[in-house]
Amino acid sequence: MLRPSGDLTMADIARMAGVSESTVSRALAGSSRVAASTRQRIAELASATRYTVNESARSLRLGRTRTVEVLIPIEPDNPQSISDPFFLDLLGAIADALTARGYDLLLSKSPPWGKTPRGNSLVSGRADGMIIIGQGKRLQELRDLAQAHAQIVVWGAHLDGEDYTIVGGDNREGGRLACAHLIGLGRTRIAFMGDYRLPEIRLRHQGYLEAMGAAGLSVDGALVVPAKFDRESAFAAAQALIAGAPDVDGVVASSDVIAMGVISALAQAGRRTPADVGVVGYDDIYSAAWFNPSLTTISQSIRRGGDALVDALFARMAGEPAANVLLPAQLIVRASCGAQGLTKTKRGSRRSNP
Amino acid sequence: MLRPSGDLTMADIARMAGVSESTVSRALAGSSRVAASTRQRIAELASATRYTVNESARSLRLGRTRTVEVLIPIEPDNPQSISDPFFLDLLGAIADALTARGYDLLLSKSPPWGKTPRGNSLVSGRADGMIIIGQGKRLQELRDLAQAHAQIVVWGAHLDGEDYTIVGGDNREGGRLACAHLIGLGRTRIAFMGDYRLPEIRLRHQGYLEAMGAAGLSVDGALVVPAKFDRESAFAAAQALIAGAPDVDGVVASSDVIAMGVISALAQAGRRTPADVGVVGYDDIYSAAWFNPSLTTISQSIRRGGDALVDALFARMAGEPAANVLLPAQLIVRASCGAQGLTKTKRGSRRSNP
DNA sequence: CTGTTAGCGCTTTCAG
DNA sequence: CTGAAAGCGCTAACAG
Repeated sequence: MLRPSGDLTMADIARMAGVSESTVSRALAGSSRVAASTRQRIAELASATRYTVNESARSLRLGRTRTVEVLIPIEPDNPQSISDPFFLDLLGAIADALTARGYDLLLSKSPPWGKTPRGNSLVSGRADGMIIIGQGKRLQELRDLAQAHAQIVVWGAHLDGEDYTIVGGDNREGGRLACAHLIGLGRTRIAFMGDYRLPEIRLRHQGYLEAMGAAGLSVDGALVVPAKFDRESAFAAAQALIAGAPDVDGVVASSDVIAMGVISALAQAGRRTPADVGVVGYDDIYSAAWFNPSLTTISQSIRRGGDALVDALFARMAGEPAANVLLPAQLIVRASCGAQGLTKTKRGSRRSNP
Repeated sequence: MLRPSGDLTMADIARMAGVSESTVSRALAGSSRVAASTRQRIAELASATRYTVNESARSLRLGRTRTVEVLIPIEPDNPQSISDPFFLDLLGAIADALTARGYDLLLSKSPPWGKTPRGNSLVSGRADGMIIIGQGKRLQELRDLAQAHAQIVVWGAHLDGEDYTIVGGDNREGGRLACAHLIGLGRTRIAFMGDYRLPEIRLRHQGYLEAMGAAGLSVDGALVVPAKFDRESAFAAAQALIAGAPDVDGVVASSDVIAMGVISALAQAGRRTPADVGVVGYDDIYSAAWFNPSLTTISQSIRRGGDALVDALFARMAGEPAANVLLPAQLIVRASCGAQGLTKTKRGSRRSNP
């Protein structure tokens, strides 16, 4: 490991300044219990020698690391990688929020359950708190972890009675909005595509059913198709959908990537979007506005999500309670449902609220 | 900070097992110098009590952190955020490579120069090495940092005589390939768009000039337009280009995002892509294949880039020399230059070599 | 094969 | 206002 600039330690600075280590420590911490002149002298010395406090020693002594772990658990059977655009946008927002608080971000992909050789960072004292992106399918493991450690906040679905704070979009309302939009445009045979083993998707599915019910439209099994998050399985699932429900005229896709796969499959089957089938996506990822046709989708206000996650985590780390946060779902109308005719959204309108 | 499960320390485990701390330490490290039966017993005890070694103490003692910092420096005047698709893809590749080696990833956005309150992780002993994404415009600061610390690897342009190992795409060849492709399709008034204050872009620009020269085509000032990395400035820059060089029939854009902005601006000015103007992008980001028209672009084999960065860093951390790595640039032909007529690339062909 | 001992670099009582 | 001393939890000589 590189030591602070040329193996310089606090004892060295103390010797050079002709004071004790304690005084250096206090001076560098900005304590008013040290003479202003001494403080000044030490500050200059530290800066001139490029000395920096060794954070490992500091963490050991203080029992705090000033580090937060962000965990993006990837299940082995889930092809969704860390490169999924939505996750990455959220990660960027979290990074900004943590930086603003002077905390470091430890990025991790391996879930703390299962055989982790070194244990997870929270348990092994490498981080003061943990943000987990997505509950995944291992709800029980997550529950156990949260029971053992209070400093956990999760991005995901708003389940009841969990021990961790949940921040997430209003998935039920999002699903409802997407479906209602299609219904409002006169579609009646509307399909839902997504992996409803995931809590968030299950809620979107419920919203979809709610909208269908409210409009008096019936839903049969052929209209609800499981689909994983990558483009290829979405494409395959869409082909199954077309075979099972040839009269489909609308699709509520549970992610933008799925929506893109669906539109491709429809095109290959000779169905035009939006003329023959309207499609709504979810997430409003970067490419949604660029896709052809541009995607009507549900936006999750990622920036606010990052802030809310970090706020809640710091509350919990301070021993305070932190309520769940439900971020509003917003419908972004573009071309893929036909509501705009062939008009494109205005250039650059990637997010509704940048 | 959460202590290893219920404030359990190695001394506790030692007491429970009826051995000394050293034995526990050795047993947990898998040392063969401890009886297999003892080792077994301690392992079970640790697992039952959910004990994990405290990493802060371990790092302090060992002088190593098993952590690598990945720095994505964002200059204040550069709107390119951490959410830039290319950076994020590369980050994902690096995360995988580090995980495979059992290292943690500390993500950071603030450059170590300038007033960083806590110093950077390398100097403050929070990381054993550092991967910096992009040289940015602060070459001298980077040079100083690399002179002080050997454990630095940079993704970027292959400059000569730097103290750090450089891994990056063959930018010159990429620029040349892009331009030669357009020339091969009969274009003669080919523009270059990008911020050539950045070393990587400067090399792409050189490749562009090389191809133009080899074909005996002249380049005048109106054809070379500075453009930042966001869509809006690319759009504005493209408008300037059209005004200054109305006869332009090809564009080498220094990123896919810029290419998208250019195509939008061209469309607004009544120029069709690829019919009137052929456009080549750079990076092969996620949306490149989805854009309409799909982007012909230069792929940088990001996965190999992540591996090469991590390999080189570990070599340097071991005190060994690590040569620069030049990754081949590959032309991905899609629709935006007219080489395919209106044929789309095969679905799902996001990367040339996944 | 196992235990004793020292110390990584820092912060913080407790004295002065 | 400053210093001396203790100790955070761990690992690695050095003995036995």
